[in-house]
Amino acid sequence: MNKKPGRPTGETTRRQIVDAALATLKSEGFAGATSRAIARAGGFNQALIFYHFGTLEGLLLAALDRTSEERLERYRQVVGDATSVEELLAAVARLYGEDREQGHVTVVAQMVAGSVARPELARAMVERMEPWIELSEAAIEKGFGWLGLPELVPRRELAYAFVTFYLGVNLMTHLDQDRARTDALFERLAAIAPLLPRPVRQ
Amino acid sequence: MNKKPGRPTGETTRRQIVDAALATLKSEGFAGATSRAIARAGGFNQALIFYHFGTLEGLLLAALDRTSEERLERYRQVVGDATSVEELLAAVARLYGEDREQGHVTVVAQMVAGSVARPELARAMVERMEPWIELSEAAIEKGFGWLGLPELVPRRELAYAFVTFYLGVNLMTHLDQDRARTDALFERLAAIAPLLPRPVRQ
Amino acid sequence: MNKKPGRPTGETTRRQIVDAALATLKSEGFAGATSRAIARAGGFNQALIFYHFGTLEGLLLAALDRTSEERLERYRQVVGDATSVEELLAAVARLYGEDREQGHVTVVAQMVAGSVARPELARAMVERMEPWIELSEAAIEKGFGWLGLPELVPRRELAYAFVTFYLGVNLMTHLDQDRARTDALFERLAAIAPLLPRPVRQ
Amino acid sequence: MNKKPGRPTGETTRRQIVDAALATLKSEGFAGATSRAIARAGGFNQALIFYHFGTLEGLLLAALDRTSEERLERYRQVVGDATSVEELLAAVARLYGEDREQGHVTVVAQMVAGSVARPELARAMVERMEPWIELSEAAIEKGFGWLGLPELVPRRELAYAFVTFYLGVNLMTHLDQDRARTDALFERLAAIAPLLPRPVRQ
DNA sequence: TATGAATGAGTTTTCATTCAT
DNA sequence: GATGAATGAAAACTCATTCAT
Repeated sequence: MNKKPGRPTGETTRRQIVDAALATLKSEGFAGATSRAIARAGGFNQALIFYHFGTLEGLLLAALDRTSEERLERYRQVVGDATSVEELLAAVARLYGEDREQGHVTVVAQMVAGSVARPELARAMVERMEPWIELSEAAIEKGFGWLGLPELVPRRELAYAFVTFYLGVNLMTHLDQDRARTDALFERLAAIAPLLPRPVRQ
Repeated sequence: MNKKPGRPTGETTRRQIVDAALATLKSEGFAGATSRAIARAGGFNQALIFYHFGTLEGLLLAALDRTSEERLERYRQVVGDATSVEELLAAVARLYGEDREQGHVTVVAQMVAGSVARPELARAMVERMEPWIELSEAAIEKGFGWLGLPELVPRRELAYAFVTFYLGVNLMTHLDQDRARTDALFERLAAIAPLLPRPVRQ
Repeated sequence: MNKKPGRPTGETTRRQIVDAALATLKSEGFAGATSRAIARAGGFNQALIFYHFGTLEGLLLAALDRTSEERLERYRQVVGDATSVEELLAAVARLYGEDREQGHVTVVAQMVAGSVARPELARAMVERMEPWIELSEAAIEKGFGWLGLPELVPRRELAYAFVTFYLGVNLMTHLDQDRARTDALFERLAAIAPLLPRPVRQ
Repeated sequence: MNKKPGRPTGETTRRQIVDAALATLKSEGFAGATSRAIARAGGFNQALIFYHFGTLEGLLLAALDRTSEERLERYRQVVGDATSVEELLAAVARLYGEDREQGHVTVVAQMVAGSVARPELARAMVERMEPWIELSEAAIEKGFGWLGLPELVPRRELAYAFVTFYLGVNLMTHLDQDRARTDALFERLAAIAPLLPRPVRQ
């Protein structure tokens, strides 16, 4: 399973460090994810972070990558498997629930918040959004096909809008104590499906 | 109209400090808006910030309030004056352009980003969103009235979604170097208007 | 009643300031008795302190003087009125209880603590101890006379020792949570009296 | 005898920091023993204090502990070795002279003064007094045994009184410029010994 | 590969005091 | 007499990062 067997050991250590970074990001937020805090959480030496990842930002991005890749894989499967708009929207709502429970939403929100003032991080973050935009585009294409709708708005643009909205929801989830309001947003997504216009089949 | 004669002097200073805070928030971001940086920007003593606003957060919120109230006033007028969906959407797109040019978008994005790790700030921020949600609701009500659409989704919920989206756009604007993509989002808003279904008048 | 009618008004203000200083010294301690805290407690402007007392230390000493003079007067009366060793010691124990209840002990302890690192304050404090040493000396003279004891130790020295001990008790009262231990010290004073050797009268 | 081989390096640094803290406490007093002043005195980086001791208070207590443990050891030996009241009192007077010369008295006085306004420090200080109270009790027991005196006052209480008095002397030593007066207090202790009543031996 | 130690620059906030009005 | 505003200096503490071993 170790794809790159060439790498010496230390792969285990790297994993531990990434684990600790994720845990700290979830519990303390971006501002609290200091090298010291992460090292404490993982029970290793601060300096290890810099030895393995060069920079604190480097580690944080690696951590985001891990959680992000896992989630992306899941979303891809679901989008691929869906056979109707209802199914697709219900699945996405379900997946978002998972994102939240697993803390993925927190990690994304915190990283986004931390990136706003750090141009380099920001660039790295946007790169990482690209596959999500593409996935959204694919989903939209599928959905529009089922519904037989004309492309009033470029699909790429719609996909970008969707990711932007996802980002807004993420942030809101962390600002607003009233969880019910943000919860409602994705739940509504599923509820809307049956109301959509259908192609007339003869 | 707004001068409170009770507070003779000091009010000028307060304004200067708020100005400096806004400028710093725009140029250095939340993380860079330290008391020292703001004092340097405004050419006054660091301690003045605490004398007048008690806390750095206090000042930052006061700064947000100033820019926010100005903008809210503008939006209210425009929503109030609009007489058709086309007009309304076009106006909103225009206003967002103003938000961007004046740096209001930056201030909001930076404050939101900074709030994610600070529960107290977060609470204050959410409170400040309330009037925007209400304004959105009013606008939606107007628009739906014109279009003669049934209320498939509770208007309050839709309003919340819209503010959430606005927030996402704000953040994106600061992450994505490719300004064209975020610009497109609001421009599309105006372009969509003519495509909307109309009530059939006989 | 205004002994020095020559002084303009402002005497009232001075009194208020001293009151506030005493209250703050009692509730916040020396370190907490900042000009701001005192002004807040008394509901007046910080600058008034400097206008009337020149220096924060100046005010604090004035405050100590007020409480100290009141107490000294009380002690003098009691020592003067006592007609036996039992009476004298019992009275002193009682007075110390008053000192504690009224917060005089706190004021003294806090001022002493604050003086240790401030040579000027220290000098002023020692000057203010002089009348207490003299009073102790007078009391000792009376007591030794009643008991008919020879002067094994110079009375002045004994008086100084007694004031030193009083100071130690004051400090201890503020360090040790276990109030019972410091309470016992003065109570024991009264209990000892009957055990003292008496002159043989023929 | 004292080297703990478990902590190889860093122990040296810790010692240097404690040395600098003691020196600063002696020369500048508690209020002047700021992290900056201590670092300057020791020629090391301010941050080292926090790296090794977590807190400035932590360092100050460690410094007190060092000087205190040394002195306690000395006092214990002397009390243990004494074979008569004269010897004991003379020895104690001598030890106090050492305390003064070595600056131990200063350190104690400054720490006590600084503790009065800091409840946590105060608690820590009182804990550290306990062994001294116990030592006093042991000495009193020995002395009363030699003199054949009945226990008119509980020995524990007397011991507490003695430590309280020691504390008063410490403070006085730092307030009163007239060193002769405080010096006299302990010297008198030795002078008194021969005057004490003796058990009648037949 | 790993670590304990070290550091320079930085943070927010508080303080006594002054000054113009 | 009184006050709001202003200030320079200083406080404790934290951070990302480096380095010798």
